Amino acid sequence: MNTSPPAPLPTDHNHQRFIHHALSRAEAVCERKGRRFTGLRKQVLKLIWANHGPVTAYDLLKELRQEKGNAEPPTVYRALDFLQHLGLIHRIESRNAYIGCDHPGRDHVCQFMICVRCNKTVEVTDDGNMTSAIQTKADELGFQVHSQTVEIVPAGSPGRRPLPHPFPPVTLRGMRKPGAAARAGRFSDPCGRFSSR
Amino acid sequence: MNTSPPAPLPTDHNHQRFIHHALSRAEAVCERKGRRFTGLRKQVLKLIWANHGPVTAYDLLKELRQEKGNAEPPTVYRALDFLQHLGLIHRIESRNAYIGCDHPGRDHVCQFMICVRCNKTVEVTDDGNMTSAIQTKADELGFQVHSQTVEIVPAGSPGRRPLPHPFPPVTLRGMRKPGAAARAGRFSDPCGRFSSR
DNA sequence: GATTGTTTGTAATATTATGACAAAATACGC
DNA sequence: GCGTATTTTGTCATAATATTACAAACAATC
Repeated sequence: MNTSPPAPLPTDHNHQRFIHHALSRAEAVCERKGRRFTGLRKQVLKLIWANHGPVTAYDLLKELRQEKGNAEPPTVYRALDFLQHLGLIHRIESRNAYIGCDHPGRDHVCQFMICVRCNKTVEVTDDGNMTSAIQTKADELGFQVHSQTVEIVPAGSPGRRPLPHPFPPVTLRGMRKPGAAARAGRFSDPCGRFSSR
Repeated sequence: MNTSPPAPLPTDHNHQRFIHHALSRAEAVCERKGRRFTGLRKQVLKLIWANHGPVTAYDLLKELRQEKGNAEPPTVYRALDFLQHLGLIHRIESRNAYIGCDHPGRDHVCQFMICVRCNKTVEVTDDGNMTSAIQTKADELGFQVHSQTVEIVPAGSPGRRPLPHPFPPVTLRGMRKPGAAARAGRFSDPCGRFSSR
């Protein structure tokens, strides 16, 4: 999920600040919930934020090994579980990858837009429409919603695995639709804007 | 994902009819798209429908081996890819499992309600609200939506992996919220209604 | 019926995730 | 502080899921 070179240095100048911020928020959440924010957990969360996009457990494992020499899968998975249960990270199901949560603390539905070209993923801040539509639907069916996940992939998606010949080739153009916001210049190209990866 | 015993016989009496129907629809879709609905592909689709709920690739592999002696993972995965690309099945990301599509043919967003207790999964027929809410959101962001997936898990979900002690234990009660429809008796318990698993 | 493209078979391997149990660290009551 | 219980981490083994690569079989087309 991340690039091969050791650690793609943040092009973003105040990325460090972001990481730091995420860590203190995490600390507060743990405090409030009476859970321990141990060195390991902090380290893993930091690694997650240090990557610009979603990282896989084994990416983290590799990085953890670089930092502390030893580490086995359960170590990573346990930390991930912990962080996920506290709402500090999300798992992107369709990518088997993990990403820091933009606004942990309060319960929330998570919704992602995932770029097929560069894998960059943004957590969408919902204005309530998506959430409530889903909630309404669940209500109708007599379900109490515990967790929702919405993963949206822009056009041109090859799906999980591109099929060879006769299926239409992945079209890289057409990824962005010039919607109102885009036309107004409020959003730049998803790929462009999230750097090369 | 399915039960260990060879093949949980459908409690549903006209299940055979369902399967048959799914197969002819598939045939038609292939016809229309100019793809070959080969014996293998048909066999895999049949196996998917023969199971009452989502099945994993390796469940299918086992069953395929029982039927034809030989089979290796790529065989199954290729068939799954094919069927998925044609919209005949869906992959339930959060479960690594596959399920027949209730209404293939036309492009559609897929949305699932997944019971944590029995894993039974229903594809929700959207009335348009969910879909359009998501679409609107994507428009705002300048994305053209190619595929959406919404996976909703009723309350009491342990998440992917229950954490041991200090996290609140999975509560099996409270899975259903007595919403309007449920109160009106229009829906029975998700677990009860979908048989034992 | 030769050529071409597509599908399937098969072995090897990669990736993602879990189980089980011992050792270490921490919290807690005294 | 000291002993005990609880929680967290380390470690080894293995399970579950998915892909690559290449050869053989098959089907479509000329």
